[in-house]
Amino acid sequence: MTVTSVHDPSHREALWELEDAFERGDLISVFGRCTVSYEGRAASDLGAGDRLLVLKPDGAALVHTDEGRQPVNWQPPGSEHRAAVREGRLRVRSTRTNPDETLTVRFERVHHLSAMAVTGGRDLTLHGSEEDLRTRILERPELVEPGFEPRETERPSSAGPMDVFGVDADGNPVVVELKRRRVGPDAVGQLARYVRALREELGIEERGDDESDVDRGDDDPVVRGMLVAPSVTDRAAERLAERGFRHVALDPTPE
Amino acid sequence: MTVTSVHDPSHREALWELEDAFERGDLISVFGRCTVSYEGRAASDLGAGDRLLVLKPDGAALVHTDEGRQPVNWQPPGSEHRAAVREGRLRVRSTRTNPDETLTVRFERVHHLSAMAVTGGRDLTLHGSEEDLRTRILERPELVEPGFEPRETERPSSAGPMDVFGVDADGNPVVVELKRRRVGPDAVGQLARYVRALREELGIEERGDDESDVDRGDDDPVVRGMLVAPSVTDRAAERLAERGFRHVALDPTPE
DNA sequence: GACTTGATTTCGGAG
DNA sequence: CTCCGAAGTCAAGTC
Repeated sequence: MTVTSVHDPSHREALWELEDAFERGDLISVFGRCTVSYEGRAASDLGAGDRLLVLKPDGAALVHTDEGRQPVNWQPPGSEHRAAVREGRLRVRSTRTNPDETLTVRFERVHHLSAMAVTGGRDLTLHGSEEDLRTRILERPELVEPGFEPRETERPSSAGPMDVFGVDADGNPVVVELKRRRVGPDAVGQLARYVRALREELGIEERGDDESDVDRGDDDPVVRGMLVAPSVTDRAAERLAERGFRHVALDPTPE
Repeated sequence: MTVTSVHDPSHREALWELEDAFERGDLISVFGRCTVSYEGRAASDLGAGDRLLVLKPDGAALVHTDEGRQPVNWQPPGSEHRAAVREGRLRVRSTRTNPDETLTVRFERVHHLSAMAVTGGRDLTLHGSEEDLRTRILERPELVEPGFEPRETERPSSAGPMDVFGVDADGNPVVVELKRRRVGPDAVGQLARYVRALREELGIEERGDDESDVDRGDDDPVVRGMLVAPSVTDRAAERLAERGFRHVALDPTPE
């Protein structure tokens, strides 16, 4: 049998089942009325209520209420689960170090406990990430701009690795920042850092697309910044304009 | 009875229990062997394996494996759950709009299903947030700097609201950016935007703490930037130095 | 280990 | 609704 479950167990019974499940490395689900306290990077307390406690064999612990995608309290993987009966309640405690953190769940009543041995099938294939966007423009650089030629991905710089580095039709260096979804002002700042770093590295000047070439020789290269994303917020557009950067509307996957 | 549970149900039985639980607004836990597919902001597929499906009455759906704090697949709150038996499998589907997203879980076998009516106790009290850090420096401004005087929190600017605005002992305007934990370069960029916005607003010059006052009258105000955080990364420290900003080491809660 | 950045981030608040 | 920034963010890759 791969699944065990107990309905309305005594604390003592629940404790036995928990310890067996810990031993077997089961994925555990506990329904019950409990209080929750956490102390570590921050500290929190949660009064009595009905909740779902999920305990994973990798040390993760999740306390879920009836609302929200996020657990109301949790402990990250790598923690150690222990259970005991204290002061008439079933106490489940998950602790980890670095940083030191403790999550304590005290059940005044356990409504239901079930545990399952879990095997295989953890490999998720995801499409539509920033990685996919990069693949797309590397395969079809003209989507960024006619004549654009990618030269390097994850090109190192003093400001960190830039998503895509390349040159435009005139041979000017181009820094491309990729975002899989609509972007705010922070992405422009990030792009600006890369452009600035590259400009300093090459010892040449930054230039906006709209800047005149009057005072500049045709063979004088400039560093351009391009933000490739489905769309940008108004404030991001402002900051793009300030810097003279260009936005290219592109989705990670077409349609 | 607030909890129902069925062990090794037929798909038909599981379907009845699910529909009843949806009706009651229960918090639901399903153990079983399933495949999962998602399509919406991105797209993903997950092969057969034993997993835990959590369904919440607010529309949230979570698929958990035996590893990780994050669900391997999910649907945010606001979705609608539906169940059916199709092609010999129990199909649970959660859909939402704006954006259009669908999560489909197909069980070839349901090991266990339990559901609980959840009541009350959703108010979490958390300590050690950025809010707490702000409270702390408002109560004891000298922790930021002797003579520092907070004037406004969430002060609006063209770059958005700044955490704390005040003046130093010399009457210079000070922009304070708060972070509850160790910060990277992005926080310095954020602070720089606020300082720049305020400088433009006031029509005066920015100045670093280390800059000489030789060429400047004593009554000439400058806008200073302060980053209050437990610590900063090396690259963040560099960017602070470039801008002439100061770092103040401070935790959201002492000890 | 620390550091940096992406994420189907989620979440809350303000406009 | 959109926009913006925090989060006990988490998680992955690099150094």
